[in-house]
Amino acid sequence: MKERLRALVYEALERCRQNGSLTPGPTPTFTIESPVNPEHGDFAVNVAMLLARAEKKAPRQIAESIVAALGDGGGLCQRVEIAGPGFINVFLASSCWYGVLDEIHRRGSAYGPAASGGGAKVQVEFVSANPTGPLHIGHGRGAAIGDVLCRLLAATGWDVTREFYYNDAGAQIANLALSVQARCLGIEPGDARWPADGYQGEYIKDVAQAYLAGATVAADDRQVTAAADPADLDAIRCFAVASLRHEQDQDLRAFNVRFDVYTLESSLYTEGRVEAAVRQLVANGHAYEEGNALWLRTTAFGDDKDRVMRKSDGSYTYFVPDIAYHLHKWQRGFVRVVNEQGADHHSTVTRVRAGLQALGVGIPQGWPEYVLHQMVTVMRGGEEVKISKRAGSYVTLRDLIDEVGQDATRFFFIMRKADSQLVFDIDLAKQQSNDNPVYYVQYAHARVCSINRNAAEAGIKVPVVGAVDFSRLVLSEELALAKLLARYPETVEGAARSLEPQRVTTYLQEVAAAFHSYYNKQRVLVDEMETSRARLYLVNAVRSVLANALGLLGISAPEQM
RNA sequence: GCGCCAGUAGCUCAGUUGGACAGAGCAACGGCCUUCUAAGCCGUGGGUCGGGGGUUCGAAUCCUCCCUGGCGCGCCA
Repeated sequence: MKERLRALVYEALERCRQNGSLTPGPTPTFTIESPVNPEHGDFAVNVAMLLARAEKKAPRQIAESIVAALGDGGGLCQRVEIAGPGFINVFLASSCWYGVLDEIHRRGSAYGPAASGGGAKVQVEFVSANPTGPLHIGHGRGAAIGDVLCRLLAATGWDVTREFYYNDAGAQIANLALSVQARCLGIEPGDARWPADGYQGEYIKDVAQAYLAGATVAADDRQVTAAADPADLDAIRCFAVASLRHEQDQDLRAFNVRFDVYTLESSLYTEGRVEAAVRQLVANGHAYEEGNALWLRTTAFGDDKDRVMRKSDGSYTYFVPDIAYHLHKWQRGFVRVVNEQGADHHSTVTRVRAGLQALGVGIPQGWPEYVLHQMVTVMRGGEEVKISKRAGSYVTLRDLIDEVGQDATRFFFIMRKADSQLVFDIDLAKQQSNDNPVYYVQYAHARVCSINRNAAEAGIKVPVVGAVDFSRLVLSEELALAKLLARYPETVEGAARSLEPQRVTTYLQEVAAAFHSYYNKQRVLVDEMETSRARLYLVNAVRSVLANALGLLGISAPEQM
């Protein structure tokens, strides 16, 4: 609808230039928006104000020329007004809006955004937690945001690869192995022989027991059987990593999040990618030796200080495999890469991009893209729950899903933009009250289903496309609902383009509110058959959009509650 | 000290590539169930959009300087 109008405005501008009411020149990129105030029409075009400077004329004067050239837009526009500083307000015939209902019914679950991605390859890397413990609430936020980003990109026509990257070899993993070994030997935290900075959580004890019992665990794409030998630190490490990855997989499955590819940091070494990247950086003249270490001149690419690549002990710092990993992503053909991670890692953004620029292989400057989510503060019993991973005291994602439910947990995590800090009040979320906006939205869906059941009982079917008399829909609330439903595709497109899932939850709440209000004001099933059928058609379009949007977020759309 | 992110109603937060009088939920107060689910609806009160400058026809939105909070500033990841 909006795009049709845009084309009409372009044609009008062209006619203005031909008849001399506008001087020849480039057309600025103008906006067409849906005003909040219905008095401002269905669409507001700001092109006249943008042209004012170049034309050296008053915006309203320019608007008059454009409106004259626009005419009635081939029957699309019922009325066109010039208002305020020079807005062109377009009022469409209500029949245009009710046509949206036909489109929704015709396309069903396919009603939504256009496939603007054109099938191009995009990779979304998210969660990427190290296998040293269960996923906590912060990972949950990353999982929810990352998963929905994938869904949004897929819905807009991108070929999405979901990827999980984890460190299976560094110092933290060595620490993990030592902790499990200590538990195998019956050593407890506090004991003199307990490893410094060991992981103290109860789950370490479970891993140790399984290891001693010779258990087999499956994680990602491999299986590991425990050697059961407390002296074999290497075997313990392999088993512990697999066990914790297995646990994380279970948590993610419970959250309805899946991945296509798992990449291990160790593979970057065994495949020679780290060495190759370093060689390239040295060859390009961006590295230098100092203090027995190898440095990368990241300051040449916007960093505030140079960074060590190879430590004096010969091992690499963490961001070197990161660069090698991203080079590999580039080589795998991803035109876009989106990394979703916690904002506490934001300093890696500059480093990774600097390293990729230094490689000189033609990677664009803003590649990869980052979505960084701010911290999650957990409240329980009115107090902040302090997170200490080593001590094992934190709220796990699994606890949260068990207590709050998958749907509400998801909705809470994506309801707010990633940039904002999030206070997750567990007590509040646990009360399955209407404080949980997800119920509000789901209830709207269930209510339509309930109407459908009553209609079926009365022998009224939901009408098929073309069999509805739209003139029965005379209420302003009905027209408003149709207009709101028409905005669904562009809402999803905007959310995908800006990588902002919260736009969809905001929209869902708007649709649910409009529906609940309508429901309370007006009965759908009335004595008048044709009116009942028209309203049934309308509310089922609402149901369809609610179901599509909830599905896009990975949230269920229950038929009754 | 430097960098990144935030600061919008009592609380938690939206605010669509700058757009027309700033919105929602919760909390407070007052109404609505013999009719499709009251997990709902209607109404009232409540805001110098942290503060000062600037750009613009127009700023919560962009620039700049302050203030406050979070995070990061390692040869940890």
